[in-house]
Amino acid sequence: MPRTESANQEIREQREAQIRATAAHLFAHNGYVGTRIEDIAHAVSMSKGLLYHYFGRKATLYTTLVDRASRGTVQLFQESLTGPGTTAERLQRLVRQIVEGLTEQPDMFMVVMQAFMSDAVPIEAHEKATRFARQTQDLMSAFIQEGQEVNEVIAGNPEQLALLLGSCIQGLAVSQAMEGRVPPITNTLIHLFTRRCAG
Amino acid sequence: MPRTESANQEIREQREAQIRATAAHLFAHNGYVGTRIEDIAHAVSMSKGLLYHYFGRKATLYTTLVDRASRGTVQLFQESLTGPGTTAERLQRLVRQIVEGLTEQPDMFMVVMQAFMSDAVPIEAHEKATRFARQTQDLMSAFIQEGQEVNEVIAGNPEQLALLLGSCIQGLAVSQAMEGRVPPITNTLIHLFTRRCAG
Amino acid sequence: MPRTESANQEIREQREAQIRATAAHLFAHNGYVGTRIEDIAHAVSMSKGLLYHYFGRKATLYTTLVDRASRGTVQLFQESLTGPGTTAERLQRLVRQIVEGLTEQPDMFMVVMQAFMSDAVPIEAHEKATRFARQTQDLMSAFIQEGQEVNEVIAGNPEQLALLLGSCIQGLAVSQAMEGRVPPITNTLIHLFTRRCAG
Amino acid sequence: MPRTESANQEIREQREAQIRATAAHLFAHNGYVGTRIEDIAHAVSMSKGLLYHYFGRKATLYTTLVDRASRGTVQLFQESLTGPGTTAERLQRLVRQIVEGLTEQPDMFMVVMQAFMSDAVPIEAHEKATRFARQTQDLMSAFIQEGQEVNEVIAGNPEQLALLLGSCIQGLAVSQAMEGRVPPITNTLIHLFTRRCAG
DNA sequence: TATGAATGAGGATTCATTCAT
DNA sequence: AATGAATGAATCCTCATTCAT
Repeated sequence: MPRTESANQEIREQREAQIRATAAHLFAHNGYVGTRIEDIAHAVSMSKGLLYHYFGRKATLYTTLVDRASRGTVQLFQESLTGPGTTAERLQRLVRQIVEGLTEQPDMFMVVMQAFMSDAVPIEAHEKATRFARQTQDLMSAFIQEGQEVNEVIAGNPEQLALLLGSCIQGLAVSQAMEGRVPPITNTLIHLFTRRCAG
Repeated sequence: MPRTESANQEIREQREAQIRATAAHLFAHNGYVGTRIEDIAHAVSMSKGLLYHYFGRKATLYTTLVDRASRGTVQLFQESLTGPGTTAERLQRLVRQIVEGLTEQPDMFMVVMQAFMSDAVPIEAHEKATRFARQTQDLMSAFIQEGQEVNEVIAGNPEQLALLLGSCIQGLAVSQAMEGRVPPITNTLIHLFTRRCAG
Repeated sequence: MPRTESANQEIREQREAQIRATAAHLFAHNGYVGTRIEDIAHAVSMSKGLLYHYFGRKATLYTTLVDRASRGTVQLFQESLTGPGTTAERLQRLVRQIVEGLTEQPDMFMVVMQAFMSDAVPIEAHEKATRFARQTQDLMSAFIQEGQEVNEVIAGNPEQLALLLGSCIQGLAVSQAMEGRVPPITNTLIHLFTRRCAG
Repeated sequence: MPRTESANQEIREQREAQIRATAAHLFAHNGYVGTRIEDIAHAVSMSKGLLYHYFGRKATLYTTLVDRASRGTVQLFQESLTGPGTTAERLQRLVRQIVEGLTEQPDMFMVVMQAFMSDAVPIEAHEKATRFARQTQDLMSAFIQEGQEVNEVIAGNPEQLALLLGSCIQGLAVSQAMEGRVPPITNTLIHLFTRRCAG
């Protein structure tokens, strides 16, 4: 008796998820060009042929990762923007959620960063990452401005502050990915951008 | 009649400098594996063969860049630590110098970052970059602690603050390298880590 | 559906044998450095890539050949030493077997000789060949001494006689490999080292 | 005051001799393809450019060596053939002279051997070596036959005996070149081919 | 769905040879 | 005569991708 349609579907999804996770890890550590299809196949205990069955090409696999990571983070932003609470509360929640996500899946962050920073990746991935960077930078900037208006965020050019905050987050992702741990730094990070003196 | 010793010496030095600058740029944008020797040779308008005449192998060229950039930055740290002025003044000066350097040579920064973050680089380069990261992190941490003791730097775990400050600097390097410009952000950056309220 | 395990195994073994034979021939005639992987690939009608699939590197392929040839000949020696018959009979049998083998596979002999004589071969191959040369020289020497003790072999320093006998054999291998034929010389050769006068 | 014409000439000849000796050594040990012009230049403490001044191309240098070595040996043969003494005496003298030469300049012998055995050498060198091999084989063969006629040389097919004797000589050259020494084997060697029993 | 044999274009490296000085 | 900078063709080796089974 053949497996049911849905059982097959489920297996397939599990496999894909496994491939994505493994590929993200390898890409994160070795870069796009430095990661071989064979490495990925070996890491998921599967033949090259089968891997190709799931992801037609290396570029597709990579771009998919960038896409998913980007979407996930952007969604966090959007939820924070429209969610409940004061501006400061929502900004804090956002930062917390990002740091949390980054702690659990640093590889995905690394891949996006890398796709942004490198020209030696599939062009589509690079463009996606660039759009993502701009988008989050803008959203963060708006967020900060809003926070400044209610006196909850430190003074300064919002775009510049957003750049710095974004840099801090990326730095944490690198720490997590490279050294396997990030200190429980979120409070310090938030504190850094929070208005501390009565004004 | 052969060229004089010094004439050859001069040719060598010019060529090497030219190669280093160009290679740094390409490595910064395409990564170690993604940069082809042929690209570098073409960019400096010389044959592959000649490039190999100067740097026996791709790995050597790359590692040399990491080494030079690391040394340069470490030296800035050391000068700042032992230089004149209050802690805050010296820390500020350090940050300014780094940002200045990074504005002028973002590629070198990128290469070190990349060598730190990637496993797909010559192992020697990776190790150098890792040592560099630890070293600057420690120096910065000590610096911050010193600043805190004289109430000139924001409160918080010095190591964590150093990590964040370092991340900000890296973020600026990325901005400069990728978008070709960094906003005049140094003051904001310094402000972020400076104690702002009487207390 | 993938090929069965054994089908793959069979393909592998056939291919490997095919590669070894062809490679031996080319190496024998052009030397290690003078033989291009592409030549071998072309001669066995397969792509370079596939050749590398089977033998990771040129050096491995070469060293494998040296190893096999050495082992084969050493085994002949050992069988002769422990086999039945008088000393003279066994020595004669050994020489006959070697010459026979050399007539059928002169290339293998040439490769070992070459690996012994040249420094421009993989070091492992050179060392194997050197060990082989010493080993067979010693075995032959002992054999000759034994033959002298029962008055069946010509008088003289056994080591020197072994060297000369070995040289003759090598000379035959060269003849066979270069000119494609060796005269039916075995009897003459044996006669040369056999005691001919009543003593 | 410029050097005199003849002084220049002398320097030139010395240099050339030095180059030949060094090149012979390197070619003998590393083969034609495995020896780099730069290696030779370095070994004679001279720039590549200057080396090219003396020998226009690698092939020329190599072929010159083969040529000189061949001629030298052929000359020995001819002198022996026409010299004084009985056949046995002249044959012995020839063998002694060859072994003597081979002891002093094993590299030259190796180069000729190699040029004969390998197809990966300049075609001219290969052809010269092949002609040389044939020529000496024939001369030796005739010599042996002559010796047999006066009952001074062992019985057997002269060509085959010549092949064996030649092989022995080559084997000695290899010993000398590879291990730096040949045992004082000449008597044994001569004894091998000499008629020993009254009859 | 699953495997790994097979291909070939691409990239690192070497080296004979030339040439300006 | 002397040097070593400069070139580029040749060669090793890798790896994404395809395909027969």
